[in-house]
Amino acid sequence: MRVIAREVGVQAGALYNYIPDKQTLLHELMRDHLLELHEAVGPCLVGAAPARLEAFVRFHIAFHHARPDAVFIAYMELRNLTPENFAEIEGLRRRYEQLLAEMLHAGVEEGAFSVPDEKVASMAIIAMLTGVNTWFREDGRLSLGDVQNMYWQMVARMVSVSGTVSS
Amino acid sequence: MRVIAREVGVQAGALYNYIPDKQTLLHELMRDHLLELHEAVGPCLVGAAPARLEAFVRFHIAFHHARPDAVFIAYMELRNLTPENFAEIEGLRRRYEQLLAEMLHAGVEEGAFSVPDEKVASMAIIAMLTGVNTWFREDGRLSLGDVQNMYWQMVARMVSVSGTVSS
DNA sequence: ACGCTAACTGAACGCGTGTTCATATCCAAG
DNA sequence: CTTGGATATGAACACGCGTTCAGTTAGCGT
Repeated sequence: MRVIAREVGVQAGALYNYIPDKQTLLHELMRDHLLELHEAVGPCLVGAAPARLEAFVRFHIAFHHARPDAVFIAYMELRNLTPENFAEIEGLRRRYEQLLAEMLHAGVEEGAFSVPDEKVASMAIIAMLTGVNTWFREDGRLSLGDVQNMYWQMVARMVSVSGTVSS
Repeated sequence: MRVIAREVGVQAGALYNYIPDKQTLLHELMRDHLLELHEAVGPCLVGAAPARLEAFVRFHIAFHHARPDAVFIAYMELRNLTPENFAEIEGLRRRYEQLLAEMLHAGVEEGAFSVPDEKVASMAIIAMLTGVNTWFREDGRLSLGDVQNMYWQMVARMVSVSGTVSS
């Protein structure tokens, strides 16, 4: 709280003219983050399953790379939430995971995808995509575009029907 | 500290007959965890690349599933380490990641694997495997064996030369 | 039985935390 | 010019943390 206050150029007590308490602040930060995520992922949800999946992979990497602080807070402070607040945040995150699971399901029905389990595959993909944030550095060997391409290629192979890799 | 003491059935001060401070305790916990990891992964490093990779996938999932507390601490308390302690832990973790990267490299040279980038692929695979700990529950729909099978299938597809999936 | 050492207690310390509140300051409306 | 409401201050609070230490206890060798 005092760090936030200093960064805003104010004393700690003054923050409480704008937030009831820290719990609410964290909860609203996480909720806003996830609502923005849901809003921004919208355009990725149109078209055939493979195109949707490719858009999703690239989007997820870019979106989370642009918001390292929000991702950090969402990960680190999740356990400090009230049970009710935790439930809401968890629900929003699950809905996001379901978007991917439904995408995989559609791809399987289209005959384009093949996965051992749609839910498990969605968890695996999201974990692997979110993991980019832990190692990718802007000034490294690879550009973000490179990484997006590589991850899309790996995901495509992972879920494609045997032997068909689109690009 | 007081929680640990209570769990051991002792007062907090008594702990300091065994550890100099909390920092050292955390550091030793993490180092022991990673040394055990390196020791246990050994048997996975023999044979042809595909067999090694399969063993590695199954091993990583099982090993981390059996040690949720150690995994949690290694993740959560990493930032509270002294720079020197952090460097040592980070080094051990990087050596583990390199084992996988070298395995992928060998597989590529054998003509069995194809990945966009060995280092990136190793980060992706490890993130996806470690992610199992965040959602898998013993009493859920799937057994750990099921999950191991599914993840091996996904990883195999992800790194296999186009169109060849072993099982 | 005695004494020595190792181990444990219980209280305290300094510090950092989230939060509150009486007081002061500013600025626009009457 | 006065006044009232919004906003900021700075000091204090209660609490939890890691850590220390003088004093107590327990157990073993002689």
